[in-house]
Amino acid sequence: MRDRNLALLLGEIARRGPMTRARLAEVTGLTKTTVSTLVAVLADIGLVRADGRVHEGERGRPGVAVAINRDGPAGLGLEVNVDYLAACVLDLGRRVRYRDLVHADNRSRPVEEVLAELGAVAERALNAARQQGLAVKGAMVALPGVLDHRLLRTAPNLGWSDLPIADLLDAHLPALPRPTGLDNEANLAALAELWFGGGAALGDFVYVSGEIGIGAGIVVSGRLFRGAHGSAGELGHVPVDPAGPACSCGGRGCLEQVAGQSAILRSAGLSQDSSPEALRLLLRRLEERRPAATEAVSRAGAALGVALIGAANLLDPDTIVLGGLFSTLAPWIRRPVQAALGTASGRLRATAPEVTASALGEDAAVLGAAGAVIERLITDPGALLAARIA
Amino acid sequence: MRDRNLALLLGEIARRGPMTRARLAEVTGLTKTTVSTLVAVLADIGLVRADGRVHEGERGRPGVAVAINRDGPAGLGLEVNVDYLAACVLDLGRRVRYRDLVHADNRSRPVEEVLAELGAVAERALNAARQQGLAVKGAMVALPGVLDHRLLRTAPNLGWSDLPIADLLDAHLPALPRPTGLDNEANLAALAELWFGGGAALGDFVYVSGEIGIGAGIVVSGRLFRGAHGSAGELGHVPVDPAGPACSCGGRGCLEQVAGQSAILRSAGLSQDSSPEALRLLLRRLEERRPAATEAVSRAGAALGVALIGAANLLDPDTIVLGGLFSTLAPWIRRPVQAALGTASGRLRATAPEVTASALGEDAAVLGAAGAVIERLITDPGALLAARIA
DNA sequence: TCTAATTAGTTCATCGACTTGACTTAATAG
DNA sequence: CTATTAAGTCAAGTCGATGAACTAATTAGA
Repeated sequence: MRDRNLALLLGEIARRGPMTRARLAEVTGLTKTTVSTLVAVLADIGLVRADGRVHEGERGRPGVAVAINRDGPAGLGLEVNVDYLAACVLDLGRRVRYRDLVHADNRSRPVEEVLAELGAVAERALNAARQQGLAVKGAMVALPGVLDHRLLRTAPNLGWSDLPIADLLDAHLPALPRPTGLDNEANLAALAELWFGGGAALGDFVYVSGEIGIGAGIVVSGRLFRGAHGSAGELGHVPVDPAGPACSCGGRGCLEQVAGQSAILRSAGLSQDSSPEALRLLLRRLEERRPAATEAVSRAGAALGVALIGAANLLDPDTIVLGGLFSTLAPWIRRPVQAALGTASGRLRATAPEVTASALGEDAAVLGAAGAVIERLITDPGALLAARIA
Repeated sequence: MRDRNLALLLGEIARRGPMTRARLAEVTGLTKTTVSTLVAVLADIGLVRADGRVHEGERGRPGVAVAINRDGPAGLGLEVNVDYLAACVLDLGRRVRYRDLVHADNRSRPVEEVLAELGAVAERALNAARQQGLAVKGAMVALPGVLDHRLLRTAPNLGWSDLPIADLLDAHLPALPRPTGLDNEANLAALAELWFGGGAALGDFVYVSGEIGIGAGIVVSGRLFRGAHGSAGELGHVPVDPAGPACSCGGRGCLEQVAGQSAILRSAGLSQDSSPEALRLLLRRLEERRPAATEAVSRAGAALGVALIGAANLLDPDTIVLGGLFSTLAPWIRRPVQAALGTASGRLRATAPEVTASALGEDAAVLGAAGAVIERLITDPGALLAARIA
């Protein structure tokens, strides 16, 4: 009961910004008395600060604004990706307080080495947080692969598979603040979109993560849809052409084979491997309006559209957010995707889902990871309270 | 608080069957005292009965079993489908206490006439319930179409579209017990599968409803996944062949065009329209192992498999349940579906989702509808309590 | 400048709901 | 017939939210 009301209050403060106790009481339906005592508790744990006179020009006694404490608990996000490692520290107000991105070709390195370097990255982030007076209360690691609880089923683009990744993290990064979590890169990028991108205006949405593979994060009522084993959103292996070539997943004509980064490059007559240089070349050609390039991207967009028609019919989202590579390609790929979606949902629903491009950069996932830690703190302040007492 | 504990207790009793108060206390973590008082409340509303001595052969004072009251509150389910109307009354123990199915070709009739007849069907069901001493505490109507809140967006196989269906129901069936709900036939059939079919062993599952159209109900942690506008699970319009013919939905190569009832009949060289006779003929031919028939069904199964690979990748369910027409065709269609799913998810997850056939009959949806009313009573006994006081 | 009005926040008695621990009840074992 | 065991109730206590009255700080207006 107390925990629920603490979460309720903190949620409102986080969502609507600083507020007086009186307004909080109005908004939450609790009495002024209850709000006062609970705010005292939240302030005691360090989650909120009740200072800063605020008087909105009205008459009557001025209220004291209760605001999220930006100098207390914080969250650490980490990301292992194909060609970089990243870290990020967010304060409770979801402001970026530290950010780091280290380029590294992780495809060619053994897991232990990558995790050792991740440990160094994390160490630096934690030091930076400490110097700013932040108390990191949890960590979340983003990985470009399919996770099943504490197991990394497969991360094709890293060449990793069937690793007890949670245990490996515990072993190589013992200093990580608890609780420590793990999630798919697309899932966390989707959450980043919710908190740092389009926000609540997106409604329920599917975030399409076009990195070297293609994944998706599905957000329903502000929370991730993970599926029974945590591997929902594998958009890259939705079949878009049953007559297509066999895929390494065992299927045939998977989206990834037609609209994945290397497929686009190949189809545009560029390099086979998906190096950053080849990508830059593709973008140059697109800007020069070279037909081979634009047509390759259109074809990919059409295929992505087909997969998304399936997703839209199954999931009925409000919005589709193009992320990663696809957000870079948005000027050329958005139209074919939207066209495919638009025609295909005429009779079924009032309007086709809107297609937008993410404005977040390549390391969206690491933002989402840190954001997820913050989200947990905000939705479950009781945990922090219990930890403090124990 | 009280409401939550009432729901907790009732849920345990419903799930595990009759129990003594002492065992309930153990199971829920509440104290014996609390359990006693709450059970008294539940008994007072008529949700449970505390009689029936039960002594499990142990020594000590024998306990009194607290059981769901099968002669109190009940739920009414109604269904409008293409060629029948159905009603069903369930008691709190989810036993069928009344069941009715009236054949009627609703395609050829105006909405008002259909609803008038549904009213008569409902009237009979309510009378039957009253005679058995049941108090019907709510109703749910299953419809073969896409619903958006109180609106029927489209029911292609009835030829209905854009109807304010909730208001029409209120107008034509004013005597329906409140609260009254509406849902898609596939969604409710999926719930029926959860409560009367495979049950909790299915885990998260996708129920494929093969009627004249193809729909799906998605069940996640025991609850329906409805999407942002209530039209999730439109499996029939997932594209399975981008090169295929245009569909009335505006898309191309939708599953329904390849694996819908009339598509199968056509592909088997049988009648164009999907009459029950044509269907019987198909079944005969299948039993006779006629290649035209078995191949037609195999093709449909392969297409269904493709759509389900997409669904499995996006939703990550434990199980796929073939329902409606597909459960009838299960002996011939299950293998191709499973084959498609099996090969396509090799690297992505530990195991492909299991494919089972529903054992429920054609009117699964009406069971699910009545079951949904019961579910609401069990998960929210507080509402009943509040109603009784008011 | 002073008072009334207005709004913010606190104090305190109370109430509702669960818990604790002792007690009663009803069975079996020996 | 008594000891033991388990089910269930009772009375007192605790925790957390509530409501009414009160104090505090400001503006509007006389």
